[in-house]
Amino acid sequence: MGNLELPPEDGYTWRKYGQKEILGSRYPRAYYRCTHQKLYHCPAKKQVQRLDDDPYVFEVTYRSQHTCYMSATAPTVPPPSVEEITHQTTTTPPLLPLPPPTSASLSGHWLSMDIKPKGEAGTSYTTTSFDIQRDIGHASGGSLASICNVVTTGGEAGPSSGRFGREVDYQPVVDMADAMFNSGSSTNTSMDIIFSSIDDK
DNA sequence: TTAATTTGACCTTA
DNA sequence: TAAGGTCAAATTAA
Repeated sequence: MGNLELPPEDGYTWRKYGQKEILGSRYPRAYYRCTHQKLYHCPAKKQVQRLDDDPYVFEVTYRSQHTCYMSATAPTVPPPSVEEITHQTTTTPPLLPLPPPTSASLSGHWLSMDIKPKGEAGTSYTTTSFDIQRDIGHASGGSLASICNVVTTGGEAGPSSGRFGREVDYQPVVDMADAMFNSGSSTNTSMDIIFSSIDDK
């Protein structure tokens, strides 16, 4: 986190296994899987893509849950019929990491949040997006915005066809929140706010 | 020496 | 058939 080249740290260790030019995107998409995939058969993956119109913004797509952190001794494998996708877009200002979430920094506000179903014929597709803007004052000569979009897609219900991404129901990855935003010992504030705000709606 | 990254090829799906 | 996703050998870094 904190520079232009790397996506924000999310508390997990990822191993890059591919990169691909995406049609219509100026920047390639990078593919990561959990470093412990082999050791724990952890299915977690993520895709990181920088947005065309704002290279400071990374769109991070998480696929599947980590199973490598659930237990220190015996990692568990979640039911195969449930996978999740979370799209998270996070600004990573150049050389300016986000400050630790303190009460002061969080005194800024979620400027907007909306949950908008994006139904399409034949598909159940729900987009949950919210923008976060956190004004950290003038410490760095201006405000620092952190924009976060969480997109939860719901594909047709039904048995898995062997490829992730469309064959299962997707649900918000609530319990992944800590991992995504609270790496290490930092306090668990960000996602709590996000989801409590959702509840408020 | 081991682990991670890069990158072209291959596979799958629409 | 094109595009997205994954594999795996080669390369690089620790």
